[in-house]
Amino acid sequence: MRKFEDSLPLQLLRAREATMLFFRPLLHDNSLTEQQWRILRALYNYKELESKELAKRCCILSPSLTGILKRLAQQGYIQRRKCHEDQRRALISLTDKAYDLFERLSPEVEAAYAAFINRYSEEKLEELMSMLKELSELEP
Amino acid sequence: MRKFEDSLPLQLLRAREATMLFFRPLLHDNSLTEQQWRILRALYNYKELESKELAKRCCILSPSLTGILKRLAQQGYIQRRKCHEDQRRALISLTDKAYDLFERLSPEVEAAYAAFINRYSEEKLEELMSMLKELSELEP
DNA sequence: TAAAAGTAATTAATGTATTAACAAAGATGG
DNA sequence: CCATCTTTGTTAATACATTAATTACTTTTA
Repeated sequence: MRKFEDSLPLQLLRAREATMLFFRPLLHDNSLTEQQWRILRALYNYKELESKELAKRCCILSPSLTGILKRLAQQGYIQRRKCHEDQRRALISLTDKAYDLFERLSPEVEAAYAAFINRYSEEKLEELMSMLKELSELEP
Repeated sequence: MRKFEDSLPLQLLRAREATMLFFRPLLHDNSLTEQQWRILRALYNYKELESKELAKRCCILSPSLTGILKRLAQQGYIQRRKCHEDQRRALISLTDKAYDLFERLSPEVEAAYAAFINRYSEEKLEELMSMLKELSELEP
């Protein structure tokens, strides 16, 4: 059995934790969880997504997403409409309030990203992102 | 604002999900969660750890660890003793039952790891691990 | 040495993850 | 057409994540 620290899942987790140290305070100061921010980002990029697609893009399972969307809706950040062609599907989009929040926060998030790159390295980041992308497309 | 998919935290998450697809079924078949397995691995490697050290190594916050250890103890997989020098500290270790489980499972886990490497690449894995290790030591 | 400050671990409250089971709308084959 | 199967989304139950607050014990400091 390989040594404890030589586990890829563990190192991915640690790397993510180290990265999130740059962003977590910012999200916390604005009463947003990581998942909520992921969803805001996804919806800002894609305007409108159906629940299943949103879940896959954000790496959130459907049952989790149900609850997260319910809370986001209560706070007035998202709206949903039923798809006419297929009554099962729900189409999710951001409210104006969410757009405002997003555009207020994104400069700060970008600044944190810049601080991260300054501390790490633009080249290493590109290299790492490319390796991660390839890995994430792997199937058992 | 950078494109949604160009977020490092997201790519780290996706990469981890893709990796866990190789291991999750195995753990699930043995009624173990990821966190429980991480703790078993850590304790197998280090024989005995105090709670705080265990939490840091496993990337688990103390309040979460409290619950996880309680359940592991109920199932008879761990034992704890108080530190004599400092009565606040708890020293955790595996029971014989846990050692048996671990030694029964570890060949299968290693086989899954081999399948992963076969599907990915030994060299890429080494490269990636090295980059992740550097990243995880980064501080804001 | 008694009070203050600090640390390890837990509890509490809320939010998310995971699996299984389920309801409802749609696709499919007889 | 209708029974069946599939898919989307939800609910339920349990486990874990996160922050704040507490408890019990140590160390510092006045």
